[in-house]
Amino acid sequence: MTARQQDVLDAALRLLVEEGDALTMTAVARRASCSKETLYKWFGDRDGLLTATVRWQASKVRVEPVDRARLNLASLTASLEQFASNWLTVISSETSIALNRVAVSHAGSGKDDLGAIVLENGRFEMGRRLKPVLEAGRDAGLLVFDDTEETFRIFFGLVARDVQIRLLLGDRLKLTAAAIARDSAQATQQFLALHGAQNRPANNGH
Amino acid sequence: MTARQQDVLDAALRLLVEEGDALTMTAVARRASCSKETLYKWFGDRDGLLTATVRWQASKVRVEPVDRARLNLASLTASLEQFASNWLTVISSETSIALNRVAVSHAGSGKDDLGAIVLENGRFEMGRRLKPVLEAGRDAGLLVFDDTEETFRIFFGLVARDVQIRLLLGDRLKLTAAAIARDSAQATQQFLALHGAQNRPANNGH
DNA sequence: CTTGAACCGTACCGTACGTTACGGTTCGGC
DNA sequence: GCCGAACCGTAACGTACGGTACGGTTCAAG
Repeated sequence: MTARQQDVLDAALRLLVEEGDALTMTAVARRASCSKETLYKWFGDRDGLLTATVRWQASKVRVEPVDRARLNLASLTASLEQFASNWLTVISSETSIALNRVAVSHAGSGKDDLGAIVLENGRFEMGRRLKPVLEAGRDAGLLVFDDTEETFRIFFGLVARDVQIRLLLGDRLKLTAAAIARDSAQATQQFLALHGAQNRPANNGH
Repeated sequence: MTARQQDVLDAALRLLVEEGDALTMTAVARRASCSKETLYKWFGDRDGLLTATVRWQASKVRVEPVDRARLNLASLTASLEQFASNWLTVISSETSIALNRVAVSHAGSGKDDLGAIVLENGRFEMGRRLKPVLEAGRDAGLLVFDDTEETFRIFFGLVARDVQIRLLLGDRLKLTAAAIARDSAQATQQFLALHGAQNRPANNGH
């Protein structure tokens, strides 16, 4: 993956945000100032280009892991809030919306695995990233739960609620930084109310 | 809307589930045993057909309203669980997945308002349907909350979690009747833990 | 029986776009 | 300076599909 190829994928990405799945190979070539022949040489066909574009965007998203050391209620709360805030910021971005839209479209007629790629780098990656935090919280006696996966899904629901589906369906939902901060804090408090150790040690609704 | 037209839309609906947004007018005409000329006469163009199909499906979904009389904790819990169960059943159906997929696709390039229609008959209709139950619960002293809309969104998040986005992205997620019943009961208990009057009268995370 | 409206089936048209081909240009290696 | 590889720009090809036209059929009204 040369720098030039990355430039081309960046152009494709911008075009994907602007045009959605209606982007044409001609438009990508023009935007990237490259020839269509090169596009086909590098990426095989249109699906290959889209797949490479999605992977390229995924590779750009890098988040620092959360440290497990010196975990107390305050630091756990901060980690959860930060995680929620990051997640809400990502899913409400134009790029994420465009990528999820095209992935959802393609998941219908299974020509490629765009849906699986987005799922793997989105929802599932988030799970892998937060689970250590949850389990560290449990090890520190701050959280009470049995199944890490199920517990993550609860946190996921409290954070995302109806945001993603509404954005994907075109709802004009303005998520300001203040709203994200407030919602993240609220979701974290609700999560702690359900799974925090000090509140209800053995009543999780199971 | 004659019966014949409804038959045509049913054919289009089945084809939409099978083929997704890749369905062609020719395929619809063949499946419905009608001529393309009739399709264009009745529905104007392809977008008109899709819009009519989505509206037709929406018009078929009818749910009995919940009665507000004799509300106690048991009946409120039952109402919430039933609502959650219905909702999960709907969004995990092949029809809903296909319709949401095409609506998400079209929401990208705003040729029509499929996204708005699905949003209006899905997420927003659910809100209008459950809000009376929530407010009746509050009037009966069973629930504690300020903003009905925000409270509905919390319940929505607890119920749906990551289900819809995973299904839309093609994840093979098997929602058995037993799983739906269990998840609905769990979400309801979690919601009551957050907003039930008997548990924590003034700590909703606001 | 006649008539005309509605509709079916199919052939046809125009276009957009994916894909390929090709001549011209740049540029690093020798 | 010469060569070949890589690449640019553009033209061209093939096809799929949205949309239209038209002849044939059904059927109800009178």
